[in-house]
Amino acid sequence: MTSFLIQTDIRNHLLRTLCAADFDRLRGHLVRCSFEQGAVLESPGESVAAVHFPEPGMLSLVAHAGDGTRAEAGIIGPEGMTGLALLNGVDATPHTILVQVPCRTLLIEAGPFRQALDASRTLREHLLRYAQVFSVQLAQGALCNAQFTIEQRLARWLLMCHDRSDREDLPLTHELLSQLLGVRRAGVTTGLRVLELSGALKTRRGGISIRDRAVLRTIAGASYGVPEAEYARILGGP
Amino acid sequence: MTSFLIQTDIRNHLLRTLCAADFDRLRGHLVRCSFEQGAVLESPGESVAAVHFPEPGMLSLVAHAGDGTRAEAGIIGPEGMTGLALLNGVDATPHTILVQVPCRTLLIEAGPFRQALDASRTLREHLLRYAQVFSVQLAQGALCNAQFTIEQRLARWLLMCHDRSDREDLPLTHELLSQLLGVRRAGVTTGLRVLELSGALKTRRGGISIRDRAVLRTIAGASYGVPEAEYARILGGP
DNA sequence: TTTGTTTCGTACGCTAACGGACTAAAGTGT
DNA sequence: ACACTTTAGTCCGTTAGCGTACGAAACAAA
Repeated sequence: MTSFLIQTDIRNHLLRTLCAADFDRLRGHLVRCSFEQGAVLESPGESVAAVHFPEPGMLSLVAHAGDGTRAEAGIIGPEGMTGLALLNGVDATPHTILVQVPCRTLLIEAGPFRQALDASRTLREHLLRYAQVFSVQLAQGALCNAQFTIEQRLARWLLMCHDRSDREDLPLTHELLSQLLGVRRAGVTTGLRVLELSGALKTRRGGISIRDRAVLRTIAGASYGVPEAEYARILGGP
Repeated sequence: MTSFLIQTDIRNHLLRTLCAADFDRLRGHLVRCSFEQGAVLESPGESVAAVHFPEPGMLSLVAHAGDGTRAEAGIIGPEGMTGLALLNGVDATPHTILVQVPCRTLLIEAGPFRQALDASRTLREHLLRYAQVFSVQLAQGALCNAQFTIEQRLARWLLMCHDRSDREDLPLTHELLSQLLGVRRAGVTTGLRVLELSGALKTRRGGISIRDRAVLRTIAGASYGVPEAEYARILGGP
């Protein structure tokens, strides 16, 4: 199955901003995939079979606590990649990565990925810079969970999700959001009602449409923005 | 100022488990430092001047939110190092790193550190494995802040602190703990009273002595253990 | 000893969020 | 059209944790 990927057509920012030589190194191994909501890309303890570079859409990194307790710790979209463990020379993680907003990805299997990393220092450096930004996102998420209200965290989450999806209508149930934020389903319902009354969004059954990012940012307050600024600083872009 | 560091005398686990060749690469640049509680090793936006490998004691990585909001996101001790941003090819972070339990560290300046990284693939791989474990710790912290009570989070924090210090008596005020956990000072006081009544620890003015780790682990429940297990799996050692 | 400062215990009223549950829609399948 | 399932809105009593504040220790300095 030969693919004729053209770098500038790719909608993943990490891949698009690779230098041509590094992209050529990966090109032959990249396979386009498509995932529905709920698809699982990595599971705790299972070795990471492949790395995904998402195009518009959104993935969650979910942390688990030994008992069933779980919550989202990080968000990945077209600005990033999965499989950072491989980049760090580790074969598995205690996390789950799952698809929240359906998306296509460009997949490369672990073997060729490692080979490409070995072969190119600039590739390593490029991807490690993203790993750094992602760790800032994780730290910021810890801060938000400790200090911000459900409403603020909802606003933050929706902004981050909207940043990564190209749809206006995000297919998200209250139940799903409650699991990600680690709060009650009813808490999401009432939180969303406030956001809707403020004009930030419209809710449908099973879906949310962002209407006014400015209002969302006001509500999110300082919970939003730090990792985004760091991404812009380190990995550039518009 | 010549130093005669002997690898097996060093009480930082990352340095002690380096292969001899990599240690030799660093040896000439390592400088022993000593820090009091409250010392600041990194500040937001300032470029990271040096990397520290702590010996027994404890450092906090503190995340900031643009308004003054702040909370601890990660803990670093003799199992790890500061300056992971440098490892990832980035010169500064939006975080603060500060000393919570006085400790000595082995410092290496950014320049020589980068040179050593360039020169040795095994050194890079060794330190990157720690970066991976640290990101697991960040994710787990986010989960805990979302889902566990002050009491459980206190127990978790004290266990992690005790893991890294060799003292029985930790010099910690309630005020300090409240800032790190992002809760009220009075909340820490009442939480600690419960832990003390359960026999897990003794409190003094300005200090806490761990007395029964088993009790602490029971109280901490599933909030403690995931990053620790991952560290053991990836970086070995008892 | 006296004075001032830090740290800690505690208390009161309040709010955010919880657990649980029930109902009402909106959609699905037959 | 029908029953069935999923999703969402709402309500009630309860709890964890908040903001604030005041007083009592423990300690430090004069």
